[in-house]
Amino acid sequence: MARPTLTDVAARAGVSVTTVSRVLNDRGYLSDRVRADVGRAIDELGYRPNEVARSLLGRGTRVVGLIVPTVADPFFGEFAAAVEAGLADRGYRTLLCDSLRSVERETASLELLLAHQVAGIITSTHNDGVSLYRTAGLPIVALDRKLGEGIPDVRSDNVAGAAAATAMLADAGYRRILFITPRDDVRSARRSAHREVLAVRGLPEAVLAYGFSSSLDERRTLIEQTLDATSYDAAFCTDDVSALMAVEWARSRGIRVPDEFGVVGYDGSAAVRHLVPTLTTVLQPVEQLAAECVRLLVRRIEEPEAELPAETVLPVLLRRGSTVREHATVEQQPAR
Amino acid sequence: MARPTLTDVAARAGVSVTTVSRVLNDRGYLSDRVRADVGRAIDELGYRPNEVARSLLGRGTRVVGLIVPTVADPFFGEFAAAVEAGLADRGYRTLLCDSLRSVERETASLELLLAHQVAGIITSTHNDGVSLYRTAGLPIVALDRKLGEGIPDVRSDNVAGAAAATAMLADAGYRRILFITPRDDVRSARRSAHREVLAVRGLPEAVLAYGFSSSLDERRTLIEQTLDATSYDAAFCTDDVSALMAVEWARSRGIRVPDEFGVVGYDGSAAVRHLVPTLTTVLQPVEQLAAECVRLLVRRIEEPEAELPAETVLPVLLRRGSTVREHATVEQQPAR
DNA sequence: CTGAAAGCGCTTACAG
DNA sequence: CTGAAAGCGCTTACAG
Repeated sequence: MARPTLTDVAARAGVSVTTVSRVLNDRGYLSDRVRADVGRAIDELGYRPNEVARSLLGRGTRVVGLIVPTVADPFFGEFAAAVEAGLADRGYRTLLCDSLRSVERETASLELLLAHQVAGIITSTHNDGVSLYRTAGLPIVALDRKLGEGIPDVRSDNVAGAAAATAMLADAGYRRILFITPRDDVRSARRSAHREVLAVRGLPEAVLAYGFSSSLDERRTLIEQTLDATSYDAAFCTDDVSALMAVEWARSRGIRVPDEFGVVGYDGSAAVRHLVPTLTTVLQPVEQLAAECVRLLVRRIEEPEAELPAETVLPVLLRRGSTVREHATVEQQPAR
Repeated sequence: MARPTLTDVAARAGVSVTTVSRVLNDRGYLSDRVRADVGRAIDELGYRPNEVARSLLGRGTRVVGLIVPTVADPFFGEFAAAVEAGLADRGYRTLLCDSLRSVERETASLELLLAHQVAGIITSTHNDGVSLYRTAGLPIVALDRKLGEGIPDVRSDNVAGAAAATAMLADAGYRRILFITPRDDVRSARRSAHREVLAVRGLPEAVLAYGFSSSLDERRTLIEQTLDATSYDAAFCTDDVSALMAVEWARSRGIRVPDEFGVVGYDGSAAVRHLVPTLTTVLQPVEQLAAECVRLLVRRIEEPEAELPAETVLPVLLRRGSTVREHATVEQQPAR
């Protein structure tokens, strides 16, 4: 038996579809009797309004598109969970798109979201050059990315976070720090801040950038190929997964962390905080980032003319674990 | 400027909307000239078909609802990522619902999915008593849950996994094993299999079940309150996060793992495998589980009459790390 | 207080 | 090979 429609309910209740619609939306004057009759018919039929039909009537859909590299990553998984919860609280559904695989796929995802008439989009794109964002013509909020005019950028303080991490390593006496990042962009805020602190301290720069589309296995391999204790005595990684791979690399070779090798990560997702509380890392306020993305997007959807901040920068927290030593050693550990 | 519609394209190309629709769907006979004219009009206008309107026409929507406790959990994050990718490959979008918070919320999510006319649902519900699943009247596939007649259950081999884990602990000489699980169900397959192996070995049963809706912090607290080295010498946890909390508990108290305390986890998500390769755990084939859920659901959507297996059980793998010792010690370690 | 009619953006028989 | 008309399930002025 096909799902009952408004017409079925109207027939059963002995009223017009207009009346049923009014009961559903509680608008206009209704006699109690009609209200009761319609309510009963709805219950008996197990009727559920068709949101698809509803959204065809100008009011737009209450669905928001969420684009993340992949919810399999702890940080983005937690971000996605918080976004979904925030949107649900405001009556919006979340259409999920993982963009990890490529620019083409991200563009295709975007096309699909637009075709599905989403009310807005929250994106943490990692593919540059998706120009569609600028011409899509609907509310968009970006996580940590400048997508263009009129697209608010919500992020945490990358400059402060990276600078603090690098300074902490330098203060502890590490001298040859490898900067490990999935992001292949020389001018990223974290990389620039890191470089600046290195310059001030007179330390050399070394970078391993393996690209966002690389798999975890590829990343691990690259880290193992690049790291060696004669060239480096520390790693600053722009994500915790890489940082833990660096820790693992050291352990597997009998290199003591933090005495001989220091590691700082980035993100500080709840999973990592609970799974590996020993990691020293820069905590991003993922819940607040998500909440702010949701708040701004919903605001723009519901008040299209509202003035939104072009940038929102939330503070980070440097969380001390045990993968960086506390004080500079008087003498460098001998290279192994 | 509002988004262009079929009518706009038709006007611009100087043909009827019927013709534009036919070009879009490539059906029926079309002269090359008309085809070209319409194509040009579409490009010039930046026209994109409205999927919402399309799906109103009987053909149904190409959207699938995905219900997981939370994508913030590594296992479900990876499951969700794999489901999203599989569905995308087959032309379906993923509407994400986290159900963690409560039965009410899960029921509400389901209602919403139905209202949005999803073509089907993949659910890994953890709330019992959501009866709506049985009466929803649309294709549903469940991950590791028997929801009712006609709802395929895709899972990995819980009995083999739990039995192997418990046997491994017993073989290594651990005698007082605490079973730690978020799931509050005495008759779960893992718990039953665990109990059975204990019985055969003549070992006592002890369980800490903290409920799915507990937060990570609450779980950690419960673990710390319950575990003590005089009562237990091992923990078998039905998820890796709990297992790592147990490892952390031991470390923080100076109890040596695995010599004095053994730990086995469950899930073996890529994140955990990479972040904490030392953990001994039961690997669920998360990618295959997701692929199978997608395959069955799409099959049922596209061939409603197809006969689907009521149960699909995929094999698990016991992965040896270093949180369980290799052989039974001749003498038990003294309790601390 | 309630209903008939038009219309949202599309597709699908049915004519021509 | 192309178009006019009906209709998907709903809402919204407009009458009455």
